[in-house]
Amino acid sequence: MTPAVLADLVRSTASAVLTERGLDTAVLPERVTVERPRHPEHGDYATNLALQIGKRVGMAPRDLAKAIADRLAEADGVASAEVAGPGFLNVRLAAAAQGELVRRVLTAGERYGHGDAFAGVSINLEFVSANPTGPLHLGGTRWAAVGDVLGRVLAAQGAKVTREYYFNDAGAQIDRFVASLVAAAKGEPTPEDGYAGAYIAELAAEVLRQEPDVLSLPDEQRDETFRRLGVQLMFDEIKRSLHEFGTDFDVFFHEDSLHRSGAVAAVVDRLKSSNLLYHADGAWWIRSSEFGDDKDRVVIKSDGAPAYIAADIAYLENKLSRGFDLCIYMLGADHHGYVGRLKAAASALGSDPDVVEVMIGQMVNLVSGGQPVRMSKRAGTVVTMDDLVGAVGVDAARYELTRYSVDSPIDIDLDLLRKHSNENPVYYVQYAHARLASLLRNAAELGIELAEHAEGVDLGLLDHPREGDLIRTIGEFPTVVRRAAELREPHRIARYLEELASAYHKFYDACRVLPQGDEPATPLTAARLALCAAARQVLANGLGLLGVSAPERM
RNA sequence: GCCCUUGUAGCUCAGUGGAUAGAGCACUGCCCUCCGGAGGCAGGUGUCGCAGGUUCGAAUCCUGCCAAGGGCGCCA
Repeated sequence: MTPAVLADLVRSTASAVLTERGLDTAVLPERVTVERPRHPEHGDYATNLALQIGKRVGMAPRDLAKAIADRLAEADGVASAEVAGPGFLNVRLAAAAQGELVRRVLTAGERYGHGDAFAGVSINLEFVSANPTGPLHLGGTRWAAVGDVLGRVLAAQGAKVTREYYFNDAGAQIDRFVASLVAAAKGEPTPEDGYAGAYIAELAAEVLRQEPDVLSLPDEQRDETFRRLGVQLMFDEIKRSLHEFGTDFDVFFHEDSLHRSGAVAAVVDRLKSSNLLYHADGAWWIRSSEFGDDKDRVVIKSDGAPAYIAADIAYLENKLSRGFDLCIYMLGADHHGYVGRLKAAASALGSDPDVVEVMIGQMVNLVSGGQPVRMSKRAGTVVTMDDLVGAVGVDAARYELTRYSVDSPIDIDLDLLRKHSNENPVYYVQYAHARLASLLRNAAELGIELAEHAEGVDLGLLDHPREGDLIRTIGEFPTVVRRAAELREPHRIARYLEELASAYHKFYDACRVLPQGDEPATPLTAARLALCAAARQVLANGLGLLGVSAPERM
């Protein structure tokens, strides 16, 4: 029996009790919450339903709980149901009913944990979107990991997810990038406000290699060549890093294309007649202050040039025209001021501001010896995605960056990570998987075959407390995935996997699976082997959602 | 000044109305002649930043205060 099935059973039982007494069943929540109590004495599962609705139907919570418990205890698969404390209802499942979950996992396979909470919902998920003026640094790396996992989680819940990266390849920062390349190619010092990393010199050299005569071109053509090739090379570099990091996008959208196509000018012209844009001081403003922004923002500057936000509006219009139900933006905390602007843009475009959802994540800081180190391109203290991956590998990097809430700032000490990379909890989880894989290999060598979907296996034999804990932990996975999607909190996956790995290690320590010496395989062997196969499947599914490998050996 | 986020064990962090607040790291001591010891067991650490409020019940919700980080450009 799954927690969801039990929840439905509790609900229908409560409904029958209320009806019997002529009480209103409308007070029942749509989804009854059934949770795993902290203490084993409180049963396998507990619900506070009677506490929630007792007063509203005029019954003492304990009396109501008692009435539900008495009836629930008679139900198939329920071993006992009792009232505790102020009105909690503690339930124990029959081992056979609980063990069925193992079969369910084995039958569902890779799809165990998938759900339909977002079935039919089309979501645009924009993340990273770092300027193409340099390699991805640690901040962008965090969003690459978190965004990718969120995308996988939403997709697992049935959403149609389009992962998108917005290249800001227009505007002043690109001009500075180009000027920096030109200076480097000419062997001149980096201009004021330019970019100074070693990668600039390398890019400049590559441009010179491809276009040896570029420096003798007229300035405008020369700059255009550096712009075209330099930006392209940087794009390729960023895409390569992301791909090696296990993060791929469906769409790389170029800001430049919005200007070239006239989309920016067109949408601004159209909006000038709406009441969300107004003319003042020679410029056009958007009333973003009505959507939580500090003040209104300039869309068209008094010199007639579009401000940055103008392209944002055109970009959102483009997204909306592609029919997304929801547009999620993942931004760093230093961009939280965007929230109001983007919502204002959605409203100006005639959409519900709620189609725009902005996730704000805290920063990634570099520390060394406990002291914060400011990343500076000029000082050469920028740590890139490639640096991090080079130090600890993709699995550890992704895991480290996704096991924390995005609301929590992350401090990264590269030296410490290198030195203590084995302390990363990812190894704890991966080890559990490798250990299971090894066990299943050993079983096969002993000639013990697990029947497909554990057919004919008596799963009711799994009545050891550690077995029960492991089964119930496995049973939580679908809820965890759903919650991670609904709350946009991918870190729940990693935290859950640590719990699952722990439950497995504890089970392994207490319960011998394979026969020893010349002992024959027993029905219990088969049942435990099935449980192991299910645990391995869930670990693999969870690691898959994180984009982290599930090793057979390590 | 205004806005956003955060404040939980020595450290890093989980825990968005439930029962005695958890995990990893760090410290101490145990546990395999046989399934992977990258594991398990045991030991103790808390004014959940502070003060009020809401209710059967608050780390969780509301208000105020304190502290930290970030943001408040006709830059992008």
